[in-house]
Amino acid sequence: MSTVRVRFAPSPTGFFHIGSARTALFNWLYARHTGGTFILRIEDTDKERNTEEALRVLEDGMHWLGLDWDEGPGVGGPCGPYFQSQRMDVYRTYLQKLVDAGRAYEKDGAFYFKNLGERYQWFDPFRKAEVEKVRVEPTVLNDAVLGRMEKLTDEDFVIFRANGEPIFHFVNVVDDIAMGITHVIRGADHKDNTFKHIELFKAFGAPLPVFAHIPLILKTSGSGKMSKRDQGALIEEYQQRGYLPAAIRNFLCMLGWNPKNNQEVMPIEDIIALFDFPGINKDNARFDEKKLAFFNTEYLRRLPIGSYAFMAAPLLQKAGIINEKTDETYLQTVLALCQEKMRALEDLPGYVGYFFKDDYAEDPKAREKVFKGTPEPLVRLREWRTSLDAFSGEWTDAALEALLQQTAATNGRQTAEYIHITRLAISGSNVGPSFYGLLRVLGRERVLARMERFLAANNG
RNA sequence: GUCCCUUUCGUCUAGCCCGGUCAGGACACCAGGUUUUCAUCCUGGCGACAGGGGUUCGAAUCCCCUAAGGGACGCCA
Repeated sequence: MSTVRVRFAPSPTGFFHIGSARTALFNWLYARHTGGTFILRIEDTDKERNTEEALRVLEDGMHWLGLDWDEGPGVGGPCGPYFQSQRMDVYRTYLQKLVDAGRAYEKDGAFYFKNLGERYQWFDPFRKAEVEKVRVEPTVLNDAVLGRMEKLTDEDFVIFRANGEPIFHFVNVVDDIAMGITHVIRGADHKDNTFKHIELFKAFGAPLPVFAHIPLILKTSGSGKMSKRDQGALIEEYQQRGYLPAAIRNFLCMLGWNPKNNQEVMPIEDIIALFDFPGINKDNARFDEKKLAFFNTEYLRRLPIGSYAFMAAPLLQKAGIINEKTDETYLQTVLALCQEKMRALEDLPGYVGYFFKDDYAEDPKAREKVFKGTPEPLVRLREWRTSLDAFSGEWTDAALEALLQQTAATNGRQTAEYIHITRLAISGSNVGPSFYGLLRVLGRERVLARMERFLAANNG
């Protein structure tokens, strides 16, 4: 058993940002790679934006992505509670330690962390305020990803508000100490905070964890990092659109980390085996929904039909195409026929409607392509209908194909001359799954009825 | 404005630490081929070392400067 202890410490905000998800993922990967412990800690010290619903969104997203935690809400653990809102006594104890050590002081009702050194006043033109600076030696951060960095931590900062609530910097470090966190893996947007945190660790006399700052995910276009308002920024969105969690997880792994073996689509077990800090990039990565779509398609194609149907059903139900009464076996038969054609589950409702209802719409462009301005295709449709009507064999792909070939030969035509008009007649479209599969799944009765209806409607 | 970080095809990236490769892969895009349609699949193409100085026989790789990009500067997290 490894001694590695990592944590994902989100603040419940009501949504699960893709950047947060990746931070959780990298922590989880490192824990699984090292055989360590992955802890979920809820940083809910800001009472204003903290609700049950927000927590649920987070936990849902984590479960959905398969990121199981070893300690935290729901599973407990030796270092609980795992909600910061329930750890006030811990924070007060640690604050007292700092006060006793002369490293914290009270001012205007709030508590400040005290840097050691000669003090002087300085006017900050950006904040437009006079601030007190301290002459200090630079704080050194040896980052597992970015390497060695130095920065001055030359201003005291608030660790407890005047209203008695502790501040992020303080609780974050206190909990990392109290929970025995060995590796802090978080977004590079925290990089500058880390210098403050290091001073806190030192003031507590606690050993420093290994810090690893992972690159941020940038907007597809424009400037800045992904924000919650960007298309594709929220995990909830992918859940609703029928994306496969394993695909998103795989995609996210490759954003800022690389196995260096020219492989991208790879099982999570392989990623776990290879994942480590040297493979993490320093530069931020731009979000590319097309590449995500590619990963999703890859995973979708490999999905067993049962799982495929399980993922597809909610989308089809929501679109009003199926309901609770829809036959499960028929649904699976339809999906089995269409799976290889589909790039995304969200395209399914627009693709399979005619399998479930007779009053589907006809695509005018398809009609134009098939008829090309002459009624002649109706003649062929009638020929084929006559063959089908007289056909008493087994209604299978192979038998139907043989029958069509025979019909074509008898009439001196190519099979393609029948296929397009028939597809239009029985599905209203010129695109779709395998023609013989289409006939098979729809069934003899429906195929003939739709052909009849089409001929009648077109005076054929 | 100040501080910290980064910089290879449009995008994700390999190569950089230990200088010598036609600078490799993937997505996207384009063109052919296979296929009843579509999707797949196959083949090919397009396409990058931010710029400038050094060091060196030789620099994507080492050093310096510039530029651009990102982040941070809350009694938010």
